[in-house]
Amino acid sequence: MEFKEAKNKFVQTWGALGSQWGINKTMAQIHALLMVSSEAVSMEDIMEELQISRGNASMNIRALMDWGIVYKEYKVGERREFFTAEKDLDELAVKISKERSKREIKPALKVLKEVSSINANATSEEKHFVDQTKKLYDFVLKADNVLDKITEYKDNWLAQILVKFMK
Amino acid sequence: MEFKEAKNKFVQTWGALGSQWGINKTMAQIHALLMVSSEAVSMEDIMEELQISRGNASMNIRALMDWGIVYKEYKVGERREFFTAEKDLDELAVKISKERSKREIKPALKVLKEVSSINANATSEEKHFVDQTKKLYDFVLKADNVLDKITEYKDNWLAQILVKFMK
DNA sequence: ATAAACTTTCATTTATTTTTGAAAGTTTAA
DNA sequence: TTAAACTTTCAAAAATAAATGAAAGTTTAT
Repeated sequence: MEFKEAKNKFVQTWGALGSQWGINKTMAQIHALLMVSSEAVSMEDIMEELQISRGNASMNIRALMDWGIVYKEYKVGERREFFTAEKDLDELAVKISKERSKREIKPALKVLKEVSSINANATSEEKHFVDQTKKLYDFVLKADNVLDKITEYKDNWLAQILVKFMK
Repeated sequence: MEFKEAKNKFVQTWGALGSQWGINKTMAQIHALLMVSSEAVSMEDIMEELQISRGNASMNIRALMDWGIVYKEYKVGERREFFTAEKDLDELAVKISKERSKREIKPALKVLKEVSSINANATSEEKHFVDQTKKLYDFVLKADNVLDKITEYKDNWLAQILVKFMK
């Protein structure tokens, strides 16, 4: 397989993955393209490489910047804007996770808290509902913090040594 | 808020969450409904509660069973089938994570390995591509195993005590 | 064997999401 | 200030995904 083919395959695959994870295909493809480009890329080039319209490119680049995983760059003597992606993968994971937490998990937690606080006066049906949604609340809350925990743990060399030692 | 309203709100919220995470809305709603039902529920009742067609119900229940998070149940003297959801949340998380890994992560890893193995003969552009996709491969591979690691860690009381102690 | 009770399938319809592209907006150089 | 070079917006179109429902399939009781 030669370079161009490999690059294309990577972009397509990353795009498909993105669309299964709630990020739209083009957005993920642009991100993929930028991640493997050593140089910053212009909008024109993105349109050309992905065969997409100006509007589509513009909107999805904007979205990526809102997520904080793509940056604008200026070149001297160039009027156009260029774009680069966050290439540090730990940083990328943290940003994506924070953003999804904010947009999706936090609102869901709010609802879970609400519905688990109803007055379960009588039936076992209602008791079960309250019980189960409370458990869900705790679980989602914990899961939501998992990435922070992992980051902490990664920086904690003593914990790492101890856990390795025990295995 | 009274029970019926709370239940409905929960089902809607869980459904929306599902659709942001690559699971379709109805599938997530059925799962939500079953999770908070103390009794097994018939297809007829699912159709009624969610206001969906027979075909839709059938196909999504089937999908949930394929994921291993919904089970069929039979009642004596009843010809109809009833359904229940996996209610243990750790178990649920493990099953979902395994299934998504199998369906999405593993194929992506395969491609990442492929494209990072091209002969980067010359340009710095090609070198950067190979370098970045290799990093991605390692990263995704590690991330893919995170849940297993957490499960291990949860069962390891000594690790837990030690890490708590250090904080 | 038959028919009632139930479930599954899948071509078609409906709903949702994404993309387009032309017009409006912005910035910069002269 | 003007106009060229560029970016953003958004209504409409296209593409994609999900839902319907009637027909086909299956199971069970008699």
